[in-house]
Amino acid sequence: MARKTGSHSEITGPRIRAAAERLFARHGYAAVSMRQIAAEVGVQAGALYLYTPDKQSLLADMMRSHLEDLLEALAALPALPDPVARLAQFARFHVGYHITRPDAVFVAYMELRNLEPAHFATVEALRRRYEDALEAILQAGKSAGLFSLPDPKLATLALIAMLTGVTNWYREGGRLSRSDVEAIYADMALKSVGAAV
Amino acid sequence: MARKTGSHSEITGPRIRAAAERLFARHGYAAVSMRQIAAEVGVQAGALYLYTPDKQSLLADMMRSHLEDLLEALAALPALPDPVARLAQFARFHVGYHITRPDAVFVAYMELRNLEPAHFATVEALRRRYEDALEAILQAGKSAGLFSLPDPKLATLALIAMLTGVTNWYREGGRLSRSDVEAIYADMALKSVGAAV
DNA sequence: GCTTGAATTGAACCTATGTTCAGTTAATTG
DNA sequence: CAATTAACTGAACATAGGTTCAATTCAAGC
Repeated sequence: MARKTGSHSEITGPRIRAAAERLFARHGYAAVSMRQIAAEVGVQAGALYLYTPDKQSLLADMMRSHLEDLLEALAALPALPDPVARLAQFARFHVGYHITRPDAVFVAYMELRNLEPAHFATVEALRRRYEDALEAILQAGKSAGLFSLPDPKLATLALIAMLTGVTNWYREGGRLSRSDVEAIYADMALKSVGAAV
Repeated sequence: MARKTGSHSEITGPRIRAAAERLFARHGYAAVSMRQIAAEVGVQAGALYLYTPDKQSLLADMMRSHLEDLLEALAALPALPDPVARLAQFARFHVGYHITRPDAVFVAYMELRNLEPAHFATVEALRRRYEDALEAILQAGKSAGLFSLPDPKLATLALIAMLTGVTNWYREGGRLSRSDVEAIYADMALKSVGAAV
């Protein structure tokens, strides 16, 4: 056997990325073999190398594109003047987005240590841009006297950790709806920085 | 060469566990080889098997003993009647403890997916007990009308995620002292559940 | 329908892995 | 000091890993 009936790079490529994302999220990058990914797609391991130069790039590209998508989606939100409203918007956005792409988020969060230095720098810079967006909101609210927080940098990290934690337990069709979860997290986020709710 | 001068199981054993903890925390369980651990200790790989039946047990024992220590330390805290004070105490304790043992905490948090089912069940049960302690505080505060939170279970997970996040950035000798950090996190925790501060 | 190029196989290569074990040396005991 | 036990080596085994590549089959365009 060689080329398969119906085979097409526009089909196989995305399927490889999807399989890798799911497997990396479940078992971790280092614990997943190229042969496992290939098997999930229904292909031999060698075929993966038509779509990625190596395993490391598969991970790095996945993380980079996820963060780029995240930043793009964040930038697409309507601009709000009030820091309180902006924080509520950010919290809901963050939780909502993370709920819809749990695997990508999980990988981007857990696999930083498996990136080679060059890839790490790229991904870390994107992550920093995202965190800076939140920090800017907190800083604005603090300057306007709307938030009470001793350290905006620490509060940024604390909030992101809290909001990202949703991926640890949320499952579609559970006790709480997505909208419920977004609202509760946003409420906690606002209160945690002393915003009147 | 065979037995080394000055060799002793009471020395080598702990050194192996410490090296494994550090390496697992840095690179992840699956990415660390027995030979790397052995090299860190200054011993051949085969020697590790005098101290652990296999690699998996090394991980499982490390996680279990860490969680047992954590629960023991939690139980040793002075009992407080007021839910608000208890929450503040819990938050400070959690942050403080996590700061002092970042590697153990990191492994216990990140490597759950690399545990075999039997070990997973044990570790998960311990983790559940810890979470339940926090949930009990939130529930008590809610019942007493001191906290405003729609869902204590969700709030538990959100708070733990927020507080545990400290391990992602805190380094000894940084801009903020350990006590500062504990205070800020405790403050955010209290406010996030609507406790008067 | 034939040719060209795209998609994939399958086997191989080399390295690394977890684990075992007979043999060797240091510490300890009597 | 002899004998025993505890600690460790070094080499080996079997398997699995990432990656490469010649050979093969399918799809597309003329």
